[in-house]
Amino acid sequence: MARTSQQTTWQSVRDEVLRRIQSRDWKPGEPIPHEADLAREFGCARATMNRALRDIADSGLIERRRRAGSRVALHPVRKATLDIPVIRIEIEARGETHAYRLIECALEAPPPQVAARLNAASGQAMLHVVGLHMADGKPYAFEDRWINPESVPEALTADFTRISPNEWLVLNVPVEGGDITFAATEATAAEARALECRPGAALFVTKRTTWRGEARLTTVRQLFAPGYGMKTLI
Amino acid sequence: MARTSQQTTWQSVRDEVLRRIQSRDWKPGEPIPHEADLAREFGCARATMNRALRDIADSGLIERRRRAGSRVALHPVRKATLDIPVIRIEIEARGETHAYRLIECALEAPPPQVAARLNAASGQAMLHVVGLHMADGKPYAFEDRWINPESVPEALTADFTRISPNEWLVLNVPVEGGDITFAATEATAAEARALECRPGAALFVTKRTTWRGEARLTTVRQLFAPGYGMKTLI
DNA sequence: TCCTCGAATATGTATATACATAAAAAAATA
DNA sequence: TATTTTTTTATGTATATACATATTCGAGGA
Repeated sequence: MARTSQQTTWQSVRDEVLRRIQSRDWKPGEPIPHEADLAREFGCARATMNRALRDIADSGLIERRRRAGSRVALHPVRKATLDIPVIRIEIEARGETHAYRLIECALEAPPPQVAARLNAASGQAMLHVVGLHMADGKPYAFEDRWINPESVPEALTADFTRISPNEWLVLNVPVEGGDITFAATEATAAEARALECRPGAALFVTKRTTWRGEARLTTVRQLFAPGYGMKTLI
Repeated sequence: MARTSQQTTWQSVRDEVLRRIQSRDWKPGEPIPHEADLAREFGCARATMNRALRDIADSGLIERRRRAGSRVALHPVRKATLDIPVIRIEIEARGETHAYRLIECALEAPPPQVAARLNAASGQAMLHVVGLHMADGKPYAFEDRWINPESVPEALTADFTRISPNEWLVLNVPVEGGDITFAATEATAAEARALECRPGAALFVTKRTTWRGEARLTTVRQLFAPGYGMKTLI
């Protein structure tokens, strides 16, 4: 029976559970009461309690297992969700103007590392697209991309002088999954020239490979100009 | 009425919706049918449909608004969830041995930048803890931390030679939220000495500040040895 | 003692129903 | 026409109920 006046929301229940964990009423590693008991205590339906606990479990603070119950995580792995936007959107969101300058676009044999990431024989030719993202005319990110023409044949006819491959792919190629690595690297001479920084400067770099099913679609390495930081909340 | 034989699970419904988005049956920017209609089509309850669509919305592929309905996101912001484990756990998960070497632990006035991050007057003394995480005896991460003694008075009596501040804080101080920044930086002479790398080497760096309510608890800068990469799936 | 197997149980999920709420659209008003 | 108010509607959520399923636990057998 839903009462108009005072509903128990799953958020309020979640917050109270979080409070008990934070205040160490329920200590790390210890089990917490069962859904059903908690539901009774909070005066809500078990479904509501379930929603609250599931949300907390998603955040990594409790661990739940069937039949075994729920317990406060011993090593609460902090989970940060970071948004990986299309670079143009990222730049325009800061009120700056985006431009993409194509540096190279050719069909060629990739280095072994790249071939491996694309699950291809090392002799097989791939579409190599190199370019520079600019924000308000200043170098923003250097992008070195390899596209697998077996998985994305349309890419061979795309005009990357008009649209960045980044964006073309988002619009034209459905992606199922991928992996990303964040790291730091020193600018090579060519990279330094493009990004207008000193050779050897420390650059933030992201490497991404995306796939659909078994097919490797593309792998890209983006080098950001010095000063770039990726920010997120936990 | 629950049928034993063939239940419609929210996962199966979600997968079919995902398929329609990937196959461009439903195009970016376009609205998709209403929950109720879809539920009828898939032969499931609206609650089930809701669960499926909510899950997709969480992943950033569709946008939902009350009364306005759901539409395929125009710029699907890829969301990557990255786990930020305690360093010791991270190292031990790779089968290596973790050790922490305390380099400095003193109460002193922080630089203005740090004071600002901790919402404190720049003259106010903070606990400064500097140390090095080692994996199998090799330098892994250099950690420069400031702890606000007003928010975390117990830290003044903690023995950071026996336990890393990282871990001590996880065990003893409930955290509500925080922000993280990932970037690249060049090793200073002192940092290079600690990490046994060349001065000026490009290092991956994370900066974190955590809080509870209004209280700023701690801010930390972790420099990882060359070669470190943070990996995640999307 | 060790193993197998069935009972018990906490979480996971599907469903019908009812109401809440934001926001768009329509109607009423100035 | 411009502005305010009301209505409409799609999503958001609470609830009771029923069943599904992974594990644990204990009993019984080898």
